[in-house]
Order: sequence, then C-alpha cells, then structure tokens
Amino acid sequence: MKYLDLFPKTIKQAPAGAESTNHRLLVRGGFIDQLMAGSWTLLPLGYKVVSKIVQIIREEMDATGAQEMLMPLLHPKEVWERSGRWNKTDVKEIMYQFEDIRGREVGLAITHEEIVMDLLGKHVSSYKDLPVKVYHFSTKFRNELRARSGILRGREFMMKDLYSAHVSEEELFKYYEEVKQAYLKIFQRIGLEVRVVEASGGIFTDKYTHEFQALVESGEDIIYYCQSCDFARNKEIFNGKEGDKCPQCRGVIKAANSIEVGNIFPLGTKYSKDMKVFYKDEKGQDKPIWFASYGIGPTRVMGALVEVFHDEKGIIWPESVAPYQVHLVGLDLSETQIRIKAEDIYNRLQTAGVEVLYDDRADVTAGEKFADADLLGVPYRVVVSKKTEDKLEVKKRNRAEVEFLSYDELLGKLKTT
RNA sequence: CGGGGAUUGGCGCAGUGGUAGCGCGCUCGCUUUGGGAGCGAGAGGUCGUGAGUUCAAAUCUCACAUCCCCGACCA
Repeated sequence: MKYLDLFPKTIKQAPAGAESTNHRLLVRGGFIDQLMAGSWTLLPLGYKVVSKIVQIIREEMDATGAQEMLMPLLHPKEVWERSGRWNKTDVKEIMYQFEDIRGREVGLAITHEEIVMDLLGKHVSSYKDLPVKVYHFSTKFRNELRARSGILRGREFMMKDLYSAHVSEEELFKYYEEVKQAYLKIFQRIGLEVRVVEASGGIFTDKYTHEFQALVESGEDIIYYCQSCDFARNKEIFNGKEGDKCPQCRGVIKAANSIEVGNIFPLGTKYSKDMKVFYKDEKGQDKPIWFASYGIGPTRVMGALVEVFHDEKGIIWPESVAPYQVHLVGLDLSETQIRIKAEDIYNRLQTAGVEVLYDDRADVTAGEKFADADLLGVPYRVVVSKKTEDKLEVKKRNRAEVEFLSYDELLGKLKTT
C-alpha cells in the first residue's frame, strides 16, 4: 500500500477529552473513527488489524472442530421470550428493543444463545446429532449505560461467539477445557498475556464462569491472582485482599487491573430446559442438552493491545496482528535513483509476500515520516535514502538501534520472525 | 441514571456585553528534505439547539442536546 492511497491521513492532535491510550492513538493513526458515543468505524488500518485477530481466532476455533456460520442481528421477541430473558430487567437495560412499522416487537442482538437453541430445536433430535459446535463473528449491540475507554466499551462491537451443545455434563466440560486451551493459544499468538479468572456469569448464568483477563494498568476490572499457581478471581467474587494466602496453594495473592478480552460460560441445561429443546437418548427418552458459550471481542482485543503495547510516540503492534510488516520510508525521493531504488524494494517485498506500507510522499520532511511510522506502529521500519547507499536501514519499532542490511538479509529477518 | 467538565472553521484552542481570532491542517507559488520545515498569497465559522435579559449576546439567565471523565452496570 502506498501511503498516498491510504485513507484517512494521520492526525497530529488527539480528539478533545480523549484520555484513554487506545482512543488517542487509534484515532490519531486513522485506525478508527467515532460516529457517536460507543459507536466506531473500523477504518482500513483498523479493519486490517481486526481481520488479523479474527483470522487467528478462526484458525483456533476450527482446530477444535467448530464450524463457522453467520446468524442474524435482528431478533424476534418470541425467541427471547422462550428463554424468559426478553423481560429480564438486566437484559432490558442493555438490549435495544423496539417495534417495527407494523408493530412487531424485535430486538438487536446482545448475544445469540436463544438463536442457537432455536437452531438446535429445529435440527437436533437424537443423541446422534450431538455434539454441535458452531460460531460466528458478528456485531453485538449493548446499550451500555456509559460507553467509554475508546473502543474498549462500545454500544456496538464485534464479537466472536462460539456455542457448543452436548449430551452430558462430562462431554461439555471436556470440550469446555479444549476451548479454554484454544483461547490461551489465541492470546499467545496475538501476543497478549492473559490470566484465566473465575468470575460471575452476569446475564448468562448463575454459575461461575471463566474470564480471560489481560493484565493492563489502565484496565477497568480488578482481579486477584496467585503469584505461585493459576488461582485467579475477579474482584466481584473474591472475598479477600492483596497479601492474603492463596486458598489453593498458600502462595501470595496479588491484585491487578485488567481488561476482559474473553469469557467462557458453562451454561449447563438451563437454556435447554427454559426453551424446551431436548434430544432423544438411546432409550428414546427426552434429555436436556448441555450447553456452553464462549466469546472473544476482536475489537476490544485491538484496543487492549494498544493499551499494552505503546510508547509516547505511538503504537507498537505485535507482529502477528500488525496491519503491515514493513513500513518503507523513502527519503530524498526527489533524486531519481533513490526513488527508483525505493520503488524497487517496495515491489520486491510485495512480490515476496511481505505486507508493506510505502511512504512515497515527496513533499514531506523526514521527521514527519518518522513520526507517522512511530504512530502507526508497524514492526519494521525500513529507510531508503541517500544515506543508506546500497543498503537498507532497518529499525524495529520496539528497539532503539538501527542496522544496515542488504535486501536479502532483510528478507531473511522477516521470514525467520 | 447521579456527580464533574466541555461544546467557537476539518482538528486543537483563545476570546467576560459592542458585529470573531490563533496554531495545525487544506489550496496555490517558491524554497526546503534524517525527527511533525520556511516565506508569500488564499479558501473556510448564522460561536451545539431553543427561549429569555439587553439598545447590543460567543460572552449574562434558563431549558435541552451532544461528547469526555468519575460512580453504579457491563464482552
């Protein structure tokens, strides 16, 4: 991509009142744009990052045997009445519910348990039809009392939600563990350090659930975790304080701020019973379906990454989700030979399958180009100029030193990382 | 929904009663080119909305809207 083709341009000043890091940097870099409170456009750069996060999630979901599909966002009241959630106070608070022009009552998707149960009711009749593992990436609408923290808490956001249906509790928890491991792998690939934390189920279940919490100082959640073992609990269900002994291993409990980037819910047979969706076992008897749901918000993950990986100049993307691998900066482009060389490097990198953002602006000073490169946070900055002669000046975004490499040496470096 | 702050050109801001300004950005020209350049010339605003006070309102009063922050709530 040539810089001049990129939409939109970067912005020098952050929007007034934008305090959270992800808000400032993502807006300044042209990754996202705010339409109204809690409602964001993913601009081309932001969409690229989210797409990479989505692809990593997709690969790991598929690896568990789950199948991708796509469900509607406009839901009839009736399907939500079957679970009893349409009129639940805490659901009504966050669900956009309204009448269409014919007076039909509909709601915008806050989650899809009801829709999946409806599907199971139509398509699952025997134990032979189970298990079912389906997921989709789609928009969730939640009318938060207060949208905030940039893209971290919107009223409309992207979510991957996976649903699994099983014949028994044992089968359910076997798969539940498998998904938990898949989630850990996803966050590891994305570069986000997370803790698996016990938490309450909110509007989904009365049982405890597991949250995936990224440890970030600016996070709005507070978790207590053990320094010696994997014990961790959300503040909302932890009766203790920092410095206490771990109930699991007697280690020391620490408190930390965090951002919830994923959540898995072992819902049990509640939805099956509430919505009267059963399967027939080997004896021909109706049995409730064991059900679970699993969510990750790719847009929130992008925001969390910025909260974790940045410095005073801008974003520092992990390589697995960066919008480009190389930010090629051409300086002294008024000199024909240098322009030819820069374009040549650009073309060769692209042919080699490297994603390159090429700053080909001729009327902009070096300082401005470097500032943009730092802001956008692409992992490798490669400079072609008078000074670089027959080499390329390569600098990693997260390091201070530069090195002068040949094209082949650069390519080798990119391939090995 | 409670508390606080804000709303003036595309963005960031100044302007405490007398007919609106700065920086950045944008357009044109010239000069520049290793850390957000210089000079010159331009374009661009019924000052969030509505009502009120006043000879006169961006400025004072009231109401509303929107955005941001804190709280309650939450992927």
